[in-house]
Amino acid sequence: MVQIAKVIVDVPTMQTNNPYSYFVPTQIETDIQVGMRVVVPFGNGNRKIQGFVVALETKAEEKNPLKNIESLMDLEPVLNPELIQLSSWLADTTFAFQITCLLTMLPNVMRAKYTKQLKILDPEVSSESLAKILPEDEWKDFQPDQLTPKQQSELLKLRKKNQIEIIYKVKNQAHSKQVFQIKSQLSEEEEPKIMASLRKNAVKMRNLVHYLAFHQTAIKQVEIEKELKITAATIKNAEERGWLTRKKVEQYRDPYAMNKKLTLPLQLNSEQKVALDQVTKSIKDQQSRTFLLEGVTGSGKTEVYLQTIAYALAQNKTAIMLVPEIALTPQMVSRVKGRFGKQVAVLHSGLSDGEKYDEWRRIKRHEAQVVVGARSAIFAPIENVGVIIIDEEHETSYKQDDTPRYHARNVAQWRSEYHNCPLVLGSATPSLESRARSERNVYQLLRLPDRINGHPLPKVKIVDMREELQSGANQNFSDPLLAAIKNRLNLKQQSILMLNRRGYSSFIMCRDCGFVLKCPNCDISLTLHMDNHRMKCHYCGHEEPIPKQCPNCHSEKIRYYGTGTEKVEKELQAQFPEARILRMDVDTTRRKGSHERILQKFGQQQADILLGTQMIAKGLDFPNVTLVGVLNADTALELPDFRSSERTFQLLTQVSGRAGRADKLGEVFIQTFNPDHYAIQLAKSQNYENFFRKEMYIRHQEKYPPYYYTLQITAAHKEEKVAAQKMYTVLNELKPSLSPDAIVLGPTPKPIARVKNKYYYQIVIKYKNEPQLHEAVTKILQESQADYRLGIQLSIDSEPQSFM
DNA sequence: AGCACGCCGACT
DNA sequence: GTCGGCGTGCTC
Repeated sequence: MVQIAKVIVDVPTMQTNNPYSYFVPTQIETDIQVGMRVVVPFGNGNRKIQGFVVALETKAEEKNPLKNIESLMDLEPVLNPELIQLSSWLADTTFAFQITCLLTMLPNVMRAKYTKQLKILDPEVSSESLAKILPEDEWKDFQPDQLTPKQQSELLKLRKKNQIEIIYKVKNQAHSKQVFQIKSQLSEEEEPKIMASLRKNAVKMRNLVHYLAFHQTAIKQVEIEKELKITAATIKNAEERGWLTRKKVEQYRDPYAMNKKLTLPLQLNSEQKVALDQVTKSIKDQQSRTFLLEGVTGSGKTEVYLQTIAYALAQNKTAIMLVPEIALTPQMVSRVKGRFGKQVAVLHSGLSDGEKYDEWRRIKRHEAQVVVGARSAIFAPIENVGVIIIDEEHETSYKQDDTPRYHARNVAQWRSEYHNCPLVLGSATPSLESRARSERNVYQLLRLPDRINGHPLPKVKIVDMREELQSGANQNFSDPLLAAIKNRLNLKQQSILMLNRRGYSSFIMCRDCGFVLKCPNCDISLTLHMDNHRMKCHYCGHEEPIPKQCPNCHSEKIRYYGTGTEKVEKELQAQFPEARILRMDVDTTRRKGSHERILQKFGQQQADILLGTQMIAKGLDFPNVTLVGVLNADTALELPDFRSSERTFQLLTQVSGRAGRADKLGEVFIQTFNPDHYAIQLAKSQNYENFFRKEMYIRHQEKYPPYYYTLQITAAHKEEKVAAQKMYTVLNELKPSLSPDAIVLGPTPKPIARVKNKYYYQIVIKYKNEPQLHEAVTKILQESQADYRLGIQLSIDSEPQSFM
């Protein structure tokens, strides 16, 4: 009998994207388990690499000459069967390698580090150029990428002549934090005798002995050092005399150490109750249903989540709750921890690798039953899931934009089916995809139409910037907005001002009539290309020169539109020299924790005005804020993206919800050059349902999601010609597999055609039902592996969040 | 990724 | 004639 392990090796290529078989040597036969990491020899040189055991089988004999597994890297599996299964599904649906999927599901420390070492075999060996690298006797680390090409080839030559040996080492990065724990070996009776033997002035030791005599329970060394104000030397001394013992214990790095009292569930209103009942029934009946919880800002969605989780816990089940990265603030975390205390594990990008690893292990060891985290927390190794919740489900950050390009919502759906548990998608402004599914009863719609405190939604005023500019006002601030800010300053109330600046805003707009240059074929705004001074459509490739005057009103004030937070801050300060302004954007929040610091400062009313980009729109709740101003609502609106109206509506609705959350009535000013645009008009009335109908109609007309699926294929190369050619070949290969109903856009260059000296070309396929597409694309990906060597990178994105 | 094999140009 | 360039195939 032989035991064979199927191993996914850590070589991210298409050709190695399947399990490799290895013999399990007898020494590890009883220890090896599916889901463990192993070190295996791979390739001609038998270099050592990391792999994941995805299956084990026992056979009578094996004809193929297999290699042996070198060693185990884990004492227990790091992957359970569910996650292994999930990884192959993920690899298949996102067109990624399975190894890449496995590594994304696990904490970073599971990724092996490889080191190379060399040793001299022939003492006669001599080399001038390598003198510094060659070791004297033992193995010595070296890094090939730090050697000159000459040295590299010389090294290889020496190895061929068997004068040196090179080995590869797999280093495990997963280390738990170890601390010393001490335990008293003294009894109360012994104390006087020992005290007598100590000098009078040995104060520290006397304190320690006294403590030990009366405290028999084990305690961490750092804690006792702090308590008795003693040093490690004293403890070591006591250990040598046998008064205490020390041992190393594992300690979790607890990033959110909290010892608050637990909060109690709040009283629910009738709609909340209905929603809660529906979901809990599904938990009880073990149904994998998806609910869409559509609730206006302030309608108490979070309380429904918390009570849903409480129900799952009461059923001895666990829960996952996803929150967008930027909303995962300490306030948010403490709200959940306040209800469930130590049962909560938090996973998000702000944690160090070690902290993430510890939280991950707490989940794996069933010490945490509730996982709260950003996108990747959907892969938490939690078992027996009772409910999965995705808050702000419309957020684009739930889609990962590099491989594996997964959407957390889809992974959640998969896991909900696996665990037969409900999935709750919550939002004030659901994505059109989700809302459309609830229309067809694929998802069950639950509504929370009222704010829990009964307060009306803030009054939204739209300011027509075309008029404002005509009356010669300031570029960024209209008179009504300035007056409102002044008023709040006098009243000592706070204001939030949002500058909507999504990346670069390279479109052209007329400052007199608000006209934006659009593509004649696609009804999408054209993008300004400064490299060749032309306007381009990124959907169909249409091109035209930059207009000198507005085609609509013939004004010459048609120009590039865009502005920065820093400039606005200066202007604002000049207008209100006495105002205390806080600026929050990528520049001021780059450093870790600065995000929280700014918000905290604002929350403590150390500033009058918070000026920032989109990041201030999410989930903040400051009771003293009664004014919200959106300086330029159009920037997002006119991006060349079919979702731009949806994004604008969502953003404006969300930011409006920031005003007047407590007992003071809020006011919102939206400055725009397109006051009549439906996304802005409907955001004014906060009418999601009307927006949904209108936008669905447009998507239907334009053949975009949710009526059509989309798939984006991109080629990148340092020469524009090569990237373009590749896309044409791909398209030709794909065509036979496509039905006549499929719509292909492109190939076209990407909006920023050159990034890091590489040119990007893409095609977008819009389709409804293409049974052969998946297979055809997989095949293209496999064949393109050969091109990878030539520097052509092909990437495939199913349901891209943006075509840019 | 990394190593071997194999087929063409400039050297002893 | 050979050393070495890197295009191509393969890794249990």
